[in-house]
Amino acid sequence: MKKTKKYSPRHAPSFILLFLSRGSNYGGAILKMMEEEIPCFLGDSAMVYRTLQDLEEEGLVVSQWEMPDTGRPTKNYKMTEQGWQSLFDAEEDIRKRTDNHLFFLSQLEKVKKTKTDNSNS
Amino acid sequence: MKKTKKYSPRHAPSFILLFLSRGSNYGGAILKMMEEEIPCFLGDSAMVYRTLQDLEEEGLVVSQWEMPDTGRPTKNYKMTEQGWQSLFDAEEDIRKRTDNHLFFLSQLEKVKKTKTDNSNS
DNA sequence: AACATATTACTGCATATTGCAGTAATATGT
DNA sequence: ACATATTACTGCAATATGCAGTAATATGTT
Repeated sequence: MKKTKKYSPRHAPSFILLFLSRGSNYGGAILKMMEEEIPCFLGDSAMVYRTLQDLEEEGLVVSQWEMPDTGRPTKNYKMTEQGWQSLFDAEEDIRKRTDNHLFFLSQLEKVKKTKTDNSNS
Repeated sequence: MKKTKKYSPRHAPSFILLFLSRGSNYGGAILKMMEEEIPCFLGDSAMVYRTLQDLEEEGLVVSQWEMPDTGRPTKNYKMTEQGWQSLFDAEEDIRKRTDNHLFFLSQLEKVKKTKTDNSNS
């Protein structure tokens, strides 16, 4: 029952790492950035907190509790060198998927054109 | 235990519908087209056959066994009007995800630039 | 002080997805 | 007669995640 990593994740870890690459931060702040900046954010706080835990288990981030002067304690996460490597490695994967999506969209345009010309099967 | 459809699929159904939109076809042929044309095809025959079954359950395609003069019988699938609608509806979803990916890639470029300038946290 | 609300972090569960490894039946080739 | 190819399908475990919570500690209001 360990890190077999057979399945392609739906990019949650890569996106978390991306926002963490701006500097150490805690779950709630990362969630807020994602909601505000990602064009169409999918996911919720459970995803963020759980992914941060997973990333720490894998050694891509480390955490440390901070006691701010005001407000609740926050669990701050910081990327490790492995985390940086993982973020850079993610680029190829995201590029491939982008290519797949762009292929889909371009093919769909063709389909729509021929569909309007004649009603086929 | 029914069609609650809460989760966003990883696009397998949309891609199957895209290739089926070229005309009725059977699983093996669709698999071959996907392997040959999709820039980075993920998935396998199990995914194709299973997705075709799911699509039929949902009424997006209908099937009919064909007995060719040569070779094994094939189960040919044909898109329904609902299937066409679903294919066109998928465009918005794929576009959103493409936007998310392009956001990731553009942000990553910025990160890479500032990372090489100074070694930050 | 008492109470409600907000913030931060986390958990439980059902459902969905899919990679891998098989099974089964029927051509086809040698 | 036998191996191989083609076509369709199934079983299972690992993964992913949306929703709906819990818990603890600030902060604000009356």
